[in-house]
Amino acid sequence: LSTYALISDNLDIEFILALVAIAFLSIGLFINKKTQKQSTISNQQIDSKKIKELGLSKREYEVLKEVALGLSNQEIAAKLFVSESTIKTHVSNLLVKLNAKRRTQAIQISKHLNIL
Amino acid sequence: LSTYALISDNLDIEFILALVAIAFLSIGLFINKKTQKQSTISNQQIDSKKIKELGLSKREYEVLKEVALGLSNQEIAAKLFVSESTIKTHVSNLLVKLNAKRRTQAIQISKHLNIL
DNA sequence: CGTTAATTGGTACTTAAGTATGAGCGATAA
DNA sequence: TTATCGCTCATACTTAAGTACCAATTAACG
Repeated sequence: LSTYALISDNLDIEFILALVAIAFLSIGLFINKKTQKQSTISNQQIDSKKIKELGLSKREYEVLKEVALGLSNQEIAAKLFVSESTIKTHVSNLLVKLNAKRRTQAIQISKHLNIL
Repeated sequence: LSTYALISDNLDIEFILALVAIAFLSIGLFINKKTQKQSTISNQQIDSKKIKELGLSKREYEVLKEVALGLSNQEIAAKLFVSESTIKTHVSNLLVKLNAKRRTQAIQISKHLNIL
């Protein structure tokens, strides 16, 4: 671009400068928007590694998600087509693995660990 | 800056252009970072209007926050220096005002309403 | 000054949550 | 093939949560 400005003398230097300014301003905005989206995604992405680390089974994790939605054991049982006993077992195992005393604490811990 | 470039002929035009480019690139990055922070804050900011709308009292909201942290009624009572009866009353009123059946559901609803 | 709302607390009760234990069954890896 | 794991379900129990009343106190409001 600068070379082009040197050969065509009738082109105003200030115009070139303005063009360059606008161009790089846009590049700056663009780059930042990219990184912003990336950081937003990574903040909300679930940490599947940590789920395996904790030893949470597929079913247990499924129950955990329903618990976090505020459902009762009975409601979860109906939703997953199993008995309430089964849900109680899953929840109980969940609490041990998450080192939580209550389901509300399990929710808090899970969100802190980015697995929800 | 462009005027300065015109009077001092020994200064390279490409150098000026590079300077302008870097300057506006920085400005672009800076502007975006500002707006990024603003949007992040507004996304996580609690909606105090909605709290009043729901008729949640100061104490009830305080209890709600502790519930969301996963504490039991007994633990909340100890933390706020009141009896467990009092916490039960507050929680019960909370559930009605939030239209929730359980404390876990109250947490979910509250987060959805951006009051937590 | 009376009214209202918020906070506190109690009793008595029902329901949900959570624990402990045992057991059956299917898949799968050693 | 047997041992392990995940999922299922049950019983029996304890504890926590939640509901329904009632009531005392205090601060704010008109």
